Amino acid sequence: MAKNKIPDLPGKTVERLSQYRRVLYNSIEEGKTNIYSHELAKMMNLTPVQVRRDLMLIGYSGSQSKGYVIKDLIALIGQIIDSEEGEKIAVVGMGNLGRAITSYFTGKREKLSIAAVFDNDPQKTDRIISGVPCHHVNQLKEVIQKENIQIAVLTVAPEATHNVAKMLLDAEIKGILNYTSVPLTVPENVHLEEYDIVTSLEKLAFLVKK
Amino acid sequence: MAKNKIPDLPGKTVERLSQYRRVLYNSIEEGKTNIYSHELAKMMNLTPVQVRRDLMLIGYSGSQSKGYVIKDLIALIGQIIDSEEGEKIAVVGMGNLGRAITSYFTGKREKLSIAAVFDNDPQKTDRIISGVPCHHVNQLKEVIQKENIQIAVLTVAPEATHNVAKMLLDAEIKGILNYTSVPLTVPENVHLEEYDIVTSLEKLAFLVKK
DNA sequence: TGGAAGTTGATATTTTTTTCACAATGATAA
DNA sequence: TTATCATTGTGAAAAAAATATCAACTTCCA
Repeated sequence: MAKNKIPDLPGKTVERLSQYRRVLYNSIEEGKTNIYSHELAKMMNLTPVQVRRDLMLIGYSGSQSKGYVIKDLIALIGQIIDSEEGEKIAVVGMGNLGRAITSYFTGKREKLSIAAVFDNDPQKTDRIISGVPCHHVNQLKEVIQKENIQIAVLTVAPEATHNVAKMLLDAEIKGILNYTSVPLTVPENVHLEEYDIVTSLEKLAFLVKK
Repeated sequence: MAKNKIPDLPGKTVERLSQYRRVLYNSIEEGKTNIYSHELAKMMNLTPVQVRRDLMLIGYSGSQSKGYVIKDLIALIGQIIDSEEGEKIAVVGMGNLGRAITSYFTGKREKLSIAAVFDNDPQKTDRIISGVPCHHVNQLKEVIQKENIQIAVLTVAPEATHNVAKMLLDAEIKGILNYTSVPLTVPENVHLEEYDIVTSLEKLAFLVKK
Protein backbone atom coordinates (compact mmCIF):
# COMPACT_ATOMS: atom_id res chain seq x y z
CA MET A 1 0.00 0.00 0.00
CA ALA A 2 1.30 3.42 -0.93
CA LYS A 3 2.73 5.22 2.02
CA ASN A 4 3.24 8.94 2.37
CA LYS A 5 1.53 9.35 -0.96
CA ILE A 6 -1.47 11.39 0.05
CA PRO A 7 -3.80 11.89 -2.87
CA ASP A 8 -5.34 15.31 -3.37
CA LEU A 9 -8.75 14.57 -1.98
CA PRO A 10 -11.80 16.81 -2.13
CA GLY A 11 -12.62 18.24 1.28
CA LYS A 12 -15.99 16.53 1.30
CA THR A 13 -14.41 13.19 0.65
CA VAL A 14 -12.08 13.63 3.62
CA GLU A 15 -15.06 14.30 5.86
CA ARG A 16 -16.80 11.23 4.59
CA LEU A 17 -13.71 9.04 5.03
CA SER A 18 -13.74 9.81 8.72
CA GLN A 19 -17.38 8.82 8.87
CA TYR A 20 -16.91 5.70 6.78
CA ARG A 21 -14.37 4.49 9.26
CA ARG A 22 -16.73 5.08 12.13
CA VAL A 23 -19.58 3.07 10.68
CA LEU A 24 -17.16 0.41 9.50
CA TYR A 25 -16.02 -0.12 13.08
CA ASN A 26 -19.64 -0.69 13.98
CA SER A 27 -20.00 -3.24 11.22
CA ILE A 28 -16.95 -5.11 12.43
CA GLU A 29 -18.42 -5.29 15.89
CA GLU A 30 -21.52 -6.82 14.41
CA GLY A 31 -19.34 -9.54 13.00
CA LYS A 32 -19.26 -8.46 9.38
CA THR A 33 -16.03 -8.81 7.45
CA ASN A 34 -17.11 -7.51 4.05
CA ILE A 35 -19.44 -4.79 2.91
CA TYR A 36 -21.04 -3.62 -0.33
CA SER A 37 -21.15 -0.03 -1.46
CA HIS A 38 -24.92 0.04 -1.15
CA GLU A 39 -24.75 -1.12 2.45
CA LEU A 40 -22.23 1.51 3.38
CA ALA A 41 -24.25 4.07 1.49
CA LYS A 42 -27.42 3.17 3.33
CA MET A 43 -25.71 3.55 6.67
CA MET A 44 -24.32 6.92 5.75
CA ASN A 45 -27.27 8.31 3.88
CA LEU A 46 -25.43 8.47 0.61
CA THR A 47 -25.72 6.92 -2.81
CA PRO A 48 -23.71 3.79 -3.59
CA VAL A 49 -22.08 5.66 -6.45
CA GLN A 50 -20.74 8.26 -4.10
CA VAL A 51 -19.26 5.62 -1.86
CA ARG A 52 -17.55 3.91 -4.77
CA ARG A 53 -16.28 7.21 -6.06
CA ASP A 54 -14.75 8.09 -2.69
CA LEU A 55 -13.08 4.71 -2.40
CA MET A 56 -11.83 4.98 -5.94
CA LEU A 57 -10.22 8.31 -5.06
CA ILE A 58 -8.25 6.77 -2.25
CA GLY A 59 -7.26 3.90 -4.50
CA TYR A 60 -9.08 1.09 -2.79
CA SER A 61 -10.46 -1.78 -4.83
CA GLY A 62 -13.10 -4.22 -3.76
CA SER A 63 -14.28 -7.40 -5.39
CA GLN A 64 -17.47 -7.63 -7.37
CA SER A 65 -18.63 -10.61 -5.45
CA LYS A 66 -17.69 -9.77 -1.87
CA GLY A 67 -17.62 -6.00 -1.92
CA TYR A 68 -15.00 -4.37 0.27
CA VAL A 69 -12.93 -5.98 3.01
CA ILE A 70 -13.81 -3.91 6.02
CA LYS A 71 -10.59 -4.22 7.95
CA ASP A 72 -8.44 -3.38 4.94
CA LEU A 73 -10.59 -0.39 4.22
CA ILE A 74 -10.32 0.83 7.80
CA ALA A 75 -6.57 0.42 7.63
CA LEU A 76 -6.31 2.35 4.39
CA ILE A 77 -8.46 5.19 5.66
CA GLY A 78 -6.23 5.33 8.71
CA GLN A 79 -3.15 5.57 6.52
CA ILE A 80 -4.67 8.48 4.72
CA ILE A 81 -6.19 10.58 7.43
CA ASP A 82 -4.14 9.69 10.47
CA SER A 83 -0.65 10.92 10.99
CA GLU A 84 1.85 8.27 11.95
CA GLU A 85 3.07 9.78 15.19
CA GLY A 86 -0.33 11.09 16.15
CA GLU A 87 -1.33 14.70 16.53
CA LYS A 88 -1.96 16.70 19.65
CA ILE A 89 -4.88 19.02 20.21
CA ALA A 90 -5.45 21.88 22.63
CA VAL A 91 -8.85 23.15 23.74
CA VAL A 92 -8.87 26.83 24.64
CA GLY A 93 -11.75 27.96 26.84
CA MET A 94 -13.02 25.62 29.52
CA GLY A 95 -16.61 26.80 29.64
CA ASN A 96 -19.50 24.39 29.15
CA LEU A 97 -18.69 23.74 25.54
CA GLY A 98 -14.95 23.34 26.06
CA ARG A 99 -15.50 20.87 28.86
CA ALA A 100 -18.10 18.98 26.84
CA ILE A 101 -15.79 18.63 23.88
CA THR A 102 -12.86 17.60 26.03
CA SER A 103 -14.69 14.88 27.87
CA TYR A 104 -16.51 13.75 24.75
CA PHE A 105 -13.39 13.46 22.68
CA THR A 106 -10.90 12.05 25.12
CA GLY A 107 -9.99 8.49 24.21
CA LYS A 108 -12.05 8.42 21.02
CA ARG A 109 -9.10 8.25 18.66
CA GLU A 110 -5.76 6.60 18.97
CA LYS A 111 -3.90 9.08 16.81
CA LEU A 112 -5.57 12.25 18.03
CA SER A 113 -5.40 13.35 21.61
CA ILE A 114 -6.23 16.42 23.59
CA ALA A 115 -2.91 17.13 25.25
CA ALA A 116 -3.73 20.37 27.03
CA VAL A 117 -6.59 22.72 27.77
CA PHE A 118 -6.49 26.41 28.69
CA ASP A 119 -8.59 28.93 30.54
CA ASN A 120 -8.09 32.37 32.03
CA ASP A 121 -9.88 31.60 35.28
CA PRO A 122 -7.35 30.75 38.01
CA GLN A 123 -10.00 28.58 39.65
CA LYS A 124 -9.77 26.22 36.73
CA THR A 125 -6.11 26.30 35.93
CA ASP A 126 -3.25 24.19 37.23
CA ARG A 127 -5.35 21.14 37.71
CA ILE A 128 -6.69 18.22 35.71
CA ILE A 129 -10.01 18.60 33.89
CA SER A 130 -11.49 15.51 32.23
CA GLY A 131 -8.09 13.90 32.48
CA VAL A 132 -6.24 16.72 30.78
CA PRO A 133 -3.98 19.33 32.40
CA CYS A 134 -5.50 22.80 32.38
CA HIS A 135 -3.12 25.74 32.05
CA HIS A 136 -3.60 29.46 32.24
CA VAL A 137 -3.82 31.06 28.80
CA ASN A 138 -0.73 33.12 29.48
CA GLN A 139 1.19 29.86 29.22
CA LEU A 140 -0.37 29.07 25.89
CA LYS A 141 2.60 29.56 23.65
CA GLU A 142 4.98 27.84 26.00
CA VAL A 143 2.85 24.73 26.45
CA ILE A 144 1.84 24.46 22.80
CA GLN A 145 5.42 24.58 21.65
CA LYS A 146 6.75 22.32 24.34
CA GLU A 147 4.07 19.70 23.72
CA ASN A 148 4.26 20.18 19.97
CA ILE A 149 0.51 20.77 19.69
CA GLN A 150 -0.63 21.43 16.16
CA ILE A 151 -4.39 21.84 16.39
CA ALA A 152 -6.49 24.07 18.63
CA VAL A 153 -10.21 24.07 19.37
CA LEU A 154 -11.49 27.54 20.19
CA THR A 155 -14.36 27.74 22.65
CA VAL A 156 -13.71 31.04 24.37
CA ALA A 157 -16.08 33.96 24.87
CA PRO A 158 -16.71 36.06 21.75
CA GLU A 159 -14.85 39.09 23.08
CA ALA A 160 -11.73 37.03 23.73
CA THR A 161 -11.69 35.29 20.38
CA HIS A 162 -9.44 37.59 18.41
CA ASN A 163 -6.87 37.85 21.15
CA VAL A 164 -6.65 34.15 21.73
CA ALA A 165 -6.51 33.49 18.00
CA LYS A 166 -3.57 35.83 17.74
CA MET A 167 -1.80 33.99 20.54
CA LEU A 168 -2.42 30.69 18.80
CA LEU A 169 -0.95 31.99 15.56
CA ASP A 170 1.98 33.35 17.50
CA ALA A 171 2.52 29.88 18.93
CA GLU A 172 2.57 28.63 15.34
CA ILE A 173 -0.47 26.46 15.55
CA LYS A 174 -1.28 24.67 12.28
CA GLY A 175 -5.04 24.24 12.47
CA ILE A 176 -7.93 25.94 14.29
CA LEU A 177 -11.43 24.64 14.82
CA ASN A 178 -13.43 27.72 15.71
CA TYR A 179 -16.60 27.18 17.74
CA THR A 180 -17.04 30.79 18.70
CA SER A 181 -19.50 33.02 16.93
CA VAL A 182 -16.70 35.29 15.76
CA PRO A 183 -15.34 34.59 12.27
CA LEU A 184 -11.55 34.47 12.09
CA THR A 185 -8.99 35.30 9.49
CA VAL A 186 -5.78 33.30 9.43
CA PRO A 187 -2.68 33.16 7.25
CA GLU A 188 -2.70 30.79 4.33
CA ASN A 189 -0.54 28.17 5.95
CA VAL A 190 -2.98 27.71 8.82
CA HIS A 191 -6.10 25.62 8.33
CA LEU A 192 -9.34 26.94 9.68
CA GLU A 193 -12.70 25.28 10.17
CA GLU A 194 -15.51 27.54 11.29
CA TYR A 195 -18.36 26.03 13.11
CA ASP A 196 -21.12 27.85 14.84
CA ILE A 197 -24.09 26.16 16.43
CA VAL A 198 -26.38 29.12 15.90
CA THR A 199 -25.66 29.10 12.19
CA SER A 200 -26.58 25.48 11.77
CA LEU A 201 -29.78 25.95 13.74
CA GLU A 202 -30.71 28.95 11.65
CA LYS A 203 -30.08 27.01 8.49
CA LEU A 204 -32.36 24.26 9.72
CA ALA A 205 -34.97 26.82 10.74
CA PHE A 206 -34.88 28.27 7.25
CA LEU A 207 -35.31 24.87 5.63
CA VAL A 208 -38.15 23.99 7.96
CA LYS A 209 -39.84 27.31 7.29
CA LYS A 210 -39.84 26.67 3.55
CA MET B 1 -45.09 24.64 -2.86
CA ALA B 2 -43.25 27.93 -3.02
CA LYS B 3 -44.36 30.06 -0.15
CA ASN B 4 -44.47 33.82 -0.29
CA LYS B 5 -41.32 35.06 -1.87
CA ILE B 6 -38.57 32.98 -0.41
CA PRO B 7 -36.09 32.63 -3.21
CA ASP B 8 -34.58 29.24 -3.85
CA LEU B 9 -31.25 29.84 -2.21
CA PRO B 10 -28.20 27.61 -2.35
CA GLY B 11 -27.58 25.91 0.96
CA LYS B 12 -24.21 27.55 1.29
CA THR B 13 -25.73 30.96 0.85
CA VAL B 14 -28.20 30.31 3.65
CA GLU B 15 -25.36 29.43 5.98
CA ARG B 16 -23.53 32.58 5.07
CA LEU B 17 -26.60 34.77 5.50
CA SER B 18 -26.78 33.76 9.12
CA GLN B 19 -23.14 34.67 9.53
CA TYR B 20 -23.46 37.94 7.65
CA ARG B 21 -26.11 39.00 10.07
CA ARG B 22 -23.92 38.20 13.02
CA VAL B 23 -20.98 40.25 11.87
CA LEU B 24 -23.29 43.03 10.74
CA TYR B 25 -24.62 43.33 14.27
CA ASN B 26 -21.04 43.79 15.42
CA SER B 27 -20.50 46.52 12.85
CA ILE B 28 -23.59 48.35 14.01
CA GLU B 29 -22.32 48.26 17.56
CA GLU B 30 -19.12 49.84 16.36
CA GLY B 31 -21.19 52.71 15.02
CA LYS B 32 -21.08 51.85 11.34
CA THR B 33 -24.20 52.38 9.27
CA ASN B 34 -22.95 51.28 5.87
CA ILE B 35 -20.59 48.62 4.66
CA TYR B 36 -18.85 47.65 1.43
CA SER B 37 -18.71 44.15 0.04
CA HIS B 38 -14.97 44.01 0.57
CA GLU B 39 -15.31 44.92 4.22
CA LEU B 40 -17.91 42.28 4.82
CA ALA B 41 -15.81 39.81 2.87
CA LYS B 42 -12.74 40.55 4.96
CA MET B 43 -14.65 39.96 8.17
CA MET B 44 -16.04 36.68 6.93
CA ASN B 45 -12.99 35.38 5.14
CA LEU B 46 -14.66 35.46 1.76
CA THR B 47 -14.19 37.24 -1.52
CA PRO B 48 -16.11 40.45 -2.20
CA VAL B 49 -17.65 38.84 -5.26
CA GLN B 50 -19.12 36.09 -3.18
CA VAL B 51 -20.67 38.60 -0.83
CA ARG B 52 -22.21 40.54 -3.69
CA ARG B 53 -23.46 37.38 -5.31
CA ASP B 54 -25.15 36.27 -2.11
CA LEU B 55 -26.80 39.63 -1.64
CA MET B 56 -27.87 39.64 -5.24
CA LEU B 57 -29.53 36.28 -4.71
CA ILE B 58 -31.64 37.63 -1.89
CA GLY B 59 -32.50 40.67 -3.98
CA TYR B 60 -30.72 43.32 -1.98
CA SER B 61 -29.17 46.29 -3.74
CA GLY B 62 -26.56 48.62 -2.34
CA SER B 63 -25.23 51.86 -3.71
CA GLN B 64 -21.93 52.15 -5.52
CA SER B 65 -20.82 54.97 -3.35
CA LYS B 66 -21.99 53.95 0.09
CA GLY B 67 -22.12 50.20 -0.17
CA TYR B 68 -24.88 48.46 1.76
CA VAL B 69 -27.08 49.92 4.49
CA ILE B 70 -26.41 47.64 7.39
CA LYS B 71 -29.71 47.86 9.16
CA ASP B 72 -31.70 47.27 5.99
CA LEU B 73 -29.56 44.29 5.19
CA ILE B 74 -30.04 42.83 8.64
CA ALA B 75 -33.77 43.32 8.31
CA LEU B 76 -33.89 41.61 4.93
CA ILE B 77 -31.84 38.67 6.10
CA GLY B 78 -34.25 38.34 9.00
CA GLN B 79 -37.19 38.30 6.61
CA ILE B 80 -35.61 35.48 4.71
CA ILE B 81 -34.25 33.18 7.36
CA ASP B 82 -36.46 33.89 10.36
CA SER B 83 -39.96 32.61 10.60
CA GLU B 84 -42.50 35.19 11.63
CA GLU B 85 -43.89 33.43 14.65
CA GLY B 86 -40.55 32.06 15.72
CA GLU B 87 -39.59 28.43 15.89
CA LYS B 88 -39.13 26.19 18.87
CA ILE B 89 -36.26 23.83 19.43
CA ALA B 90 -35.83 20.80 21.66
CA VAL B 91 -32.51 19.44 22.87
CA VAL B 92 -32.54 15.70 23.51
CA GLY B 93 -29.80 14.41 25.79
CA MET B 94 -28.67 16.53 28.71
CA GLY B 95 -25.09 15.33 28.95
CA ASN B 96 -22.20 17.75 28.82
CA LEU B 97 -22.79 18.66 25.22
CA GLY B 98 -26.54 19.06 25.53
CA ARG B 99 -26.17 21.31 28.54
CA ALA B 100 -23.47 23.33 26.82
CA ILE B 101 -25.58 23.90 23.75
CA THR B 102 -28.63 24.77 25.79
CA SER B 103 -26.92 27.35 27.93
CA TYR B 104 -24.93 28.70 25.01
CA PHE B 105 -27.90 29.16 22.78
CA THR B 106 -30.55 30.39 25.16
CA GLY B 107 -31.38 34.01 24.46
CA LYS B 108 -29.12 34.28 21.42
CA ARG B 109 -31.93 34.64 18.90
CA GLU B 110 -35.29 36.30 19.13
CA LYS B 111 -37.03 33.98 16.70
CA LEU B 112 -35.43 30.74 17.79
CA SER B 113 -35.81 29.37 21.26
CA ILE B 114 -35.10 26.15 23.07
CA ALA B 115 -38.52 25.33 24.47
CA ALA B 116 -37.82 21.97 26.05
CA VAL B 117 -35.02 19.58 26.80
CA PHE B 118 -35.16 15.84 27.43
CA ASP B 119 -33.16 13.19 29.20
CA ASN B 120 -33.74 9.66 30.43
CA ASP B 121 -32.14 10.17 33.80
CA PRO B 122 -34.84 10.83 36.46
CA GLN B 123 -32.28 12.85 38.38
CA LYS B 124 -32.34 15.44 35.63
CA THR B 125 -35.97 15.42 34.61
CA ASP B 126 -38.90 17.44 35.90
CA ARG B 127 -36.81 20.43 36.73
CA ILE B 128 -35.38 23.48 35.04
CA ILE B 129 -31.96 23.23 33.37
CA SER B 130 -30.38 26.42 32.04
CA GLY B 131 -33.78 28.04 32.17
CA VAL B 132 -35.52 25.32 30.18
CA PRO B 133 -37.87 22.63 31.50
CA CYS B 134 -36.35 19.16 31.30
CA HIS B 135 -38.71 16.26 30.63
CA HIS B 136 -38.23 12.54 30.57
CA VAL B 137 -37.82 11.18 27.05
CA ASN B 138 -40.94 9.09 27.40
CA GLN B 139 -42.86 12.36 27.25
CA LEU B 140 -41.09 13.39 24.10
CA LYS B 141 -43.93 13.09 21.64
CA GLU B 142 -46.44 14.66 23.97
CA VAL B 143 -44.34 17.71 24.77
CA ILE B 144 -43.12 18.24 21.22
CA GLN B 145 -46.63 18.21 19.86
CA LYS B 146 -48.11 20.30 22.62
CA GLU B 147 -45.39 22.93 22.34
CA ASN B 148 -45.35 22.72 18.56
CA ILE B 149 -41.61 22.14 18.48
CA GLN B 150 -40.26 21.70 14.96
CA ILE B 151 -36.53 21.28 15.39
CA ALA B 152 -34.55 18.89 17.58
CA VAL B 153 -30.89 18.82 18.53
CA LEU B 154 -29.66 15.31 19.18
CA THR B 155 -26.92 14.92 21.79
CA VAL B 156 -27.69 11.50 23.21
CA ALA B 157 -25.36 8.54 23.65
CA PRO B 158 -24.53 6.67 20.44
CA GLU B 159 -26.46 3.56 21.43
CA ALA B 160 -29.62 5.57 22.03
CA THR B 161 -29.47 7.56 18.82
CA HIS B 162 -31.60 5.40 16.56
CA ASN B 163 -34.34 4.95 19.12
CA VAL B 164 -34.58 8.61 19.95
CA ALA B 165 -34.51 9.54 16.28
CA LYS B 166 -37.43 7.21 15.68
CA MET B 167 -39.35 8.87 18.49
CA LEU B 168 -38.64 12.29 17.02
CA LEU B 169 -39.91 11.23 13.63
CA ASP B 170 -42.95 9.75 15.27
CA ALA B 171 -43.56 13.11 16.93
CA GLU B 172 -43.42 14.62 13.44
CA ILE B 173 -40.37 16.74 13.98
CA LYS B 174 -39.38 18.76 10.91
CA GLY B 175 -35.65 19.18 11.35
CA ILE B 176 -32.89 17.34 13.21
CA LEU B 177 -29.41 18.58 14.04
CA ASN B 178 -27.46 15.43 14.82
CA TYR B 179 -24.43 15.82 17.08
CA THR B 180 -24.03 12.15 17.81
CA SER B 181 -21.47 10.05 16.03
CA VAL B 182 -24.20 7.86 14.53
CA PRO B 183 -25.36 8.81 11.02
CA LEU B 184 -29.12 8.96 10.64
CA THR B 185 -31.55 8.31 7.85
CA VAL B 186 -34.73 10.34 7.73
CA PRO B 187 -37.72 10.65 5.38
CA GLU B 188 -37.54 13.22 2.63
CA ASN B 189 -39.77 15.73 4.32
CA VAL B 190 -37.49 15.97 7.35
CA HIS B 191 -34.36 18.08 7.19
CA LEU B 192 -31.21 16.66 8.63
CA GLU B 193 -27.88 18.25 9.43
CA GLU B 194 -25.15 15.93 10.58
CA TYR B 195 -22.40 17.29 12.68
CA ASP B 196 -19.75 15.35 14.45
CA ILE B 197 -16.86 16.89 16.34
CA VAL B 198 -14.54 13.98 15.76
CA THR B 199 -15.04 14.28 12.01
CA SER B 200 -14.10 17.93 11.91
CA LEU B 201 -11.03 17.31 14.03
CA GLU B 202 -9.98 14.47 11.79
CA LYS B 203 -10.44 16.62 8.75
CA LEU B 204 -8.23 19.29 10.30
CA ALA B 205 -5.67 16.68 11.27
CA PHE B 206 -5.58 15.48 7.67
CA LEU B 207 -5.06 18.99 6.36
CA VAL B 208 -2.35 19.69 8.90
CA LYS B 209 -0.63 16.43 8.09
CA LYS B 210 -0.43 17.37 4.43
C1' DT C 1 -22.26 -24.79 -20.33
C1' DG C 2 -24.71 -20.53 -20.60
C1' DG C 3 -27.21 -17.01 -18.89
C1' DA C 4 -29.28 -14.20 -15.06
C1' DA C 5 -28.29 -11.46 -11.15
C1' DG C 6 -25.66 -8.42 -8.74
C1' DT C 7 -21.51 -5.96 -8.10
C1' DT C 8 -17.43 -2.83 -8.98
C1' DG C 9 -14.79 0.73 -11.45
C1' DA C 10 -14.72 4.34 -14.41
C1' DT C 11 -16.08 7.60 -17.95
C1' DA C 12 -19.55 10.95 -18.99
C1' DT C 13 -22.97 14.12 -17.61
C1' DT C 14 -25.33 17.16 -14.71
C1' DT C 15 -25.79 20.15 -10.96
C1' DT C 16 -24.04 23.29 -7.65
C1' DT C 17 -20.90 26.69 -6.14
C1' DT C 18 -17.30 29.87 -6.82
C1' DT C 19 -14.66 33.00 -9.37
C1' DC C 20 -13.65 36.04 -13.34
C1' DA C 21 -14.26 40.00 -16.01
C1' DC C 22 -16.28 44.08 -16.99
C1' DA C 23 -20.10 47.47 -17.97
C1' DA C 24 -22.64 50.76 -15.35
C1' DT C 25 -22.92 54.00 -11.66
C1' DG C 26 -22.06 57.63 -8.76
C1' DA C 27 -18.69 60.55 -6.16
C1' DT C 28 -14.77 63.64 -6.30
C1' DA C 29 -11.89 66.98 -7.77
C1' DA C 30 -9.16 69.38 -11.20
C1' DT D 1 -17.30 69.96 -17.56
C1' DT D 2 -14.32 65.88 -17.85
C1' DA D 3 -11.20 62.55 -16.07
C1' DT D 4 -10.49 59.41 -12.42
C1' DC D 5 -11.54 56.41 -8.93
C1' DA D 6 -13.85 52.87 -6.22
C1' DT D 7 -17.77 50.49 -6.09
C1' DT D 8 -21.91 47.46 -7.41
C1' DG D 9 -24.37 44.00 -10.25
C1' DT D 10 -24.25 40.32 -13.35
C1' DG D 11 -23.42 37.29 -17.50
C1' DA D 12 -20.00 33.97 -18.50
C1' DA D 13 -16.50 30.74 -17.28
C1' DA D 14 -14.41 27.64 -14.22
C1' DA D 15 -14.14 24.56 -10.50
C1' DA D 16 -16.06 21.36 -7.34
C1' DA D 17 -19.26 17.91 -6.20
C1' DA D 18 -22.75 14.70 -7.12
C1' DT D 19 -25.12 11.58 -10.15
C1' DA D 20 -25.98 8.65 -14.26
C1' DT D 21 -24.64 5.10 -17.10
C1' DC D 22 -22.63 1.05 -18.46
C1' DA D 23 -18.89 -2.42 -19.59
C1' DA D 24 -16.69 -6.04 -17.23
C1' DC D 25 -16.33 -9.29 -13.77
C1' DT D 26 -18.07 -13.14 -10.35
C1' DT D 27 -21.03 -16.20 -8.67
C1' DC D 28 -24.86 -19.03 -8.79
C1' DC D 29 -28.05 -21.94 -10.75
C1' DA D 30 -30.56 -24.32 -14.32
